[in-house]
Amino acid sequence: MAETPGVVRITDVAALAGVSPSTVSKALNDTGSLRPATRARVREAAERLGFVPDATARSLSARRSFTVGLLSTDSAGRFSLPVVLGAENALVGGQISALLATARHDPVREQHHVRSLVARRVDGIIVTGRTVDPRPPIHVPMPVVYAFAPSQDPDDASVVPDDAAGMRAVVAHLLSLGRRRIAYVGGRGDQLASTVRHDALVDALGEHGLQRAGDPLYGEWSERWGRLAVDLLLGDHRPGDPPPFDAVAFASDQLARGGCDRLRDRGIRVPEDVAVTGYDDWDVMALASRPPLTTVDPQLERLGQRAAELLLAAIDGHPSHGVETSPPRLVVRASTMGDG
Amino acid sequence: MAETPGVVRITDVAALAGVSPSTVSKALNDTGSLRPATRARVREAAERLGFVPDATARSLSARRSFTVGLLSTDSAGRFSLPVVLGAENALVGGQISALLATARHDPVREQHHVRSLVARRVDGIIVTGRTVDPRPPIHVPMPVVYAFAPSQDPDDASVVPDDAAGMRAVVAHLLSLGRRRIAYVGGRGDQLASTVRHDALVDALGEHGLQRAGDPLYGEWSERWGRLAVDLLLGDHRPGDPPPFDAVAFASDQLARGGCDRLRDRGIRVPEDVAVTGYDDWDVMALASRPPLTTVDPQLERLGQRAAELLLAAIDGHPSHGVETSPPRLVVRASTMGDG
DNA sequence: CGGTACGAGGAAATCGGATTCCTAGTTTCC
DNA sequence: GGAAACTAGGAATCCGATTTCCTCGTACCG
Repeated sequence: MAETPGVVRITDVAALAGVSPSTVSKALNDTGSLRPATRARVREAAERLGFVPDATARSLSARRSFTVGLLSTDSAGRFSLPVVLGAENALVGGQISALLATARHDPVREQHHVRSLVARRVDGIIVTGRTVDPRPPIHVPMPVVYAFAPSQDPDDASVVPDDAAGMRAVVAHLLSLGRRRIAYVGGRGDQLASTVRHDALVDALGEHGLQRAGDPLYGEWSERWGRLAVDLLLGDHRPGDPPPFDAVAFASDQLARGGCDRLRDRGIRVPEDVAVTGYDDWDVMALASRPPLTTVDPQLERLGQRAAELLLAAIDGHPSHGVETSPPRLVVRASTMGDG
Repeated sequence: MAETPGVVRITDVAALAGVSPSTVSKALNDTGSLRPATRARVREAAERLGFVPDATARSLSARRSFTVGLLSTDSAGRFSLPVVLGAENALVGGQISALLATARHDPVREQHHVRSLVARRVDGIIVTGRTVDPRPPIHVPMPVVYAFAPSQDPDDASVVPDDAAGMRAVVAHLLSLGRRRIAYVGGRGDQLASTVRHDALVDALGEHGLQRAGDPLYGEWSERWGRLAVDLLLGDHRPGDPPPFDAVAFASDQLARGGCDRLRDRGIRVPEDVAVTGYDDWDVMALASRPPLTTVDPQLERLGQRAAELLLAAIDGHPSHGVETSPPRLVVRASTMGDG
């Protein structure tokens, strides 16, 4: 089909099949009442000409575009990317295309994108962000689902990772290994990703009559801070002495990787002396760490898929409201289980 | 504007302004001949009603959708993602939206997406891939630009990173530091990213009458292989002895980071004894490495932008052909320059 | 055998703007 | 003062597919 003189229209198919355009439409969409022979003839003609119905025309008369917007606050980074991919994946199944719109933290850009999506009459919008901290809602005349970063309006539909469950799983795992003195190292203290995980850890320990070892530490989300935090936790610990904790739960794989490195530097064995856990299951960190990290996979693609499902349901007239959590998955590796 | 009873149409604006729909169209698009007062009245009416012209209707009559497809062979991973973002960014300037389509290495999915994009009458398509290895072209009745992964058809328009230039810059930098015995560690030997960089290194050395130190090594794109490769390069080197090379050019930041770690393990100082360079400028690797890596930033966002520019030109009737290279940028850090 | 019912397929309206064409004023100029 | 020129704005057409409404023809039934 190298020679495409112009694009094939329904009238071309109609002419070739010797029927009217309306008959072609009915034949290809399995509507109306037509003789099987006619349907077949039209189908063959469409096939021969490589007819692909014009979606813009279809959208116009259907009053919907079979398109949804994926509005990402940031530049589709490490967290929103999997969410976007999961969503896109789920949408394809529903014969729906995804319009990508990245705001790059610029409210003006975001507003511009929102207007553009509205103008394109998208059937719905999925909004994602860089953090799990609630964000201002957008106001548009179509369904919206917030993924990862929930809406500040509790009546909006949001899907967020269940960080509390993830950290509880970590604690349960560590306790099952006999660890009792568990320390915590977070990232930025002003972000829920740090505080929610901390609070869940404290709660889970409390249920077993235990307390967190040492003070919670907050810093930046970097390996450097992970190393530094280990120094702070160890204080004036000397090689050979038993450390004042037998496990450290880090709030990210980056922190945990840095932490592992520093523990090793200080002559402390992981996991024999101290078990280490990360969070995010970011392969380049969790697998490259020495030892590889036991961590929590937030299953963000699945979260994105779920958001898409909720959106499709809303488009279909079944809107949901409130915040739904998406379950994480504990991934056990050598940093807690010897050479497991 | 909480109450949006239905969407506002051009006739609603016309009614409010007391004019005909065609006049509204002319007023808002600055066409036709209207009195300034009329234009203003229409504008105000449109503003008041929050009128946003239906892009699907506009597309239908304009015979173009003001939309381009971003077709990604893989799941928009580490390499295609920046390309996609750069492209999306450049498109926004042209009032064009981006339809995201990820094929996930599945030819069936890819075909499905291509059909969908054609049906939606996208004005053009940008195709990206996971590697710089040439890929089969797609056949569609609209302009296509291949970004990162070029088309196998040399007549198609492609934009690829100039890896040879990147590696030449690395060599020039190392030579300027007085290094003369430069070794090379690649990733997978069956990928151009490994071989092109190697050949460029050998050529650049040759221009100065130098040869590569040791044999080129190929393996997987991992930190582990970076460490292993260093062991292979060192052979039976003993601590204290001068190593058989004074610099190692790695084909990726991951390899380089692993290499740095192993060099340090073996008691070799970076950069004093051996200078190390990476490739990609992947922040979580290049900055977290000890020491931080001198590396090459392929400027993939810029590459994506360039691809978008070429596509917009092609849509505008000025198609380009052949492979265009996008320049990289050398980023100097401590792994070659002391504590610079 | 005539009338009703149903099946097949075509004609026409519709979706919402853009654009072309046309008409009614107004102005200009002879 | 009347014709030509121009202007502002409205009416009609178009984009391409869907869908509703009709019509025509055949089969069935009393």
